[in-house]
Amino acid sequence: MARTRIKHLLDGSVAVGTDVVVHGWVRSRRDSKAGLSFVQVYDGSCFDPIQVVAPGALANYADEVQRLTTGCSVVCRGELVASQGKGQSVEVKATEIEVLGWVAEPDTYPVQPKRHTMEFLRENAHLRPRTNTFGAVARVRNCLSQATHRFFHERGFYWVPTPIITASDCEGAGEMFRVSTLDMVNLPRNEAGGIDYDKDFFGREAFLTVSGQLSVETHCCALGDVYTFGPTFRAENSNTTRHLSEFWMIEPEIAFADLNDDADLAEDYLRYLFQAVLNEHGDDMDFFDAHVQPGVRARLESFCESSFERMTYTEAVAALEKAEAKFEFPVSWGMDLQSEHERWLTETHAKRPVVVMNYPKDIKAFYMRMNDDGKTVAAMDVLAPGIGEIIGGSQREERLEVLDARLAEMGLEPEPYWWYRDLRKYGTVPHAGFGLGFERALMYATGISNIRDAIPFPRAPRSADF
RNA sequence: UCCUCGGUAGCUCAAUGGUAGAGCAUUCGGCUGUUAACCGAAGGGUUGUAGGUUCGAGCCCUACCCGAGGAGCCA
Repeated sequence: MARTRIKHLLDGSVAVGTDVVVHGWVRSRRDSKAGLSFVQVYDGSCFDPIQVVAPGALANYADEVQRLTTGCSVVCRGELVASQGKGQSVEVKATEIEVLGWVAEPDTYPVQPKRHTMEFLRENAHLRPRTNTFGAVARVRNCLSQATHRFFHERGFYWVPTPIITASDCEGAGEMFRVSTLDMVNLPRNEAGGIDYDKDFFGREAFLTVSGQLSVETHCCALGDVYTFGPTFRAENSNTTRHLSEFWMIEPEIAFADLNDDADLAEDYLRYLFQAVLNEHGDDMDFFDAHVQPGVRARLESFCESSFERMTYTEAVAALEKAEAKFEFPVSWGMDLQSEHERWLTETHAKRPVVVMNYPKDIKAFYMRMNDDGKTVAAMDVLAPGIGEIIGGSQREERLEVLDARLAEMGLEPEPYWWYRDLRKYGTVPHAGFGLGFERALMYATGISNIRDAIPFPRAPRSADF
């Protein structure tokens, strides 16, 4: 008989009275004096386990069923029946329970039917998907991935895989991990005494990408609306709850568009993402709301209903200067906004997501489009309550002479950017885009407070286990 | 990288410088279909590592390792 997913047993799509086979793992077992046991079995298909009632008459009742502990894998055959007890409407009355895998040394099995600290589970990354919390995070993560592709597909965007290994040294978004096959204890030298990268695998220096943006612009300027969705790497020594060395980023790029179009897209996209979670994972959201971050469901719902507050950087600075709140870092026009300022803007001032636009040119990247005032560029950050910056984007500088002036102003050589400049040289168009940190979106959706718990195998400074 | 706090049983935590304990988990026994069941008993420890002070260190001192929160950088 075919395997039945527990999700379908619980959602009413399997009729009471049907013979079913449940494959899964034991969450807990409770014995009754009446000579029967209640085994909670989960299979990952949904948040809730199903209760399997094991009568004492089962052939292996005493020597196997009564020895089941958390984590054992089982195949349960029986009939789906209405439950006699409270707490569940249906249960499986077992006619056979086959044990596929015992838990060796159950007294030291790390996953117990109790609350664990996130730090402990992080050190058991191979077992943590078995817990309620990480099972739910994994399901919601998948939902956000699927919703991302669906959103862009429905709007006619093309998914462009930009390279993970890049020989381009002009991405400029942060410290990079080197990719090399050179023997580190016996490096080849060139005539000047430096390392001879001509002998390296690619015949030149290579790194892991810090952003797919510059690459994806090539396709934007040919296909119109495109996006990347893939892993990104930063070798920065950041030890925070919001940074990873390896994380996933979504970077849409839209042609014939300006900064307002970009902000509109960011708003539509985020709302689509979180609405998908609310629609598809109500059970997991119930859990997050009850045990991870009270109020997270209401936060998502209001996010989906309210529009974003939009303000210019200049207006944001003015609001901060008038604020009664005490800031560690004083505010003045021209400085970059600190975490405390961003938090105040979105949590205290607007009480909803905020898009801050048109930052001073001196604190932003060379490729952002110069505004007519000559002082600001068409950049935007989306700030979300409780999480801070979730999106950073800009309209790109499409005028070659302005781009070249900006490169020179920032002391950058134009030569490495030859192909990027070509996009402006041949049929240039206004275009814009943004980057969304996928794990940060997942944190916002679930209420998970440390980004290392929003990715199955976190990489961070001095931390690459599993 | 900087600041602050922490590391004791499988897990979560106690323990005036003086005999290392509890709850959960595990094992065993009990309990009228139980809901993170309940009641009773048992096993379980090189107190992060290395030094030092002391009659005596989980506790005090030094160095290091690991973890958490915050800051910077950013997504």
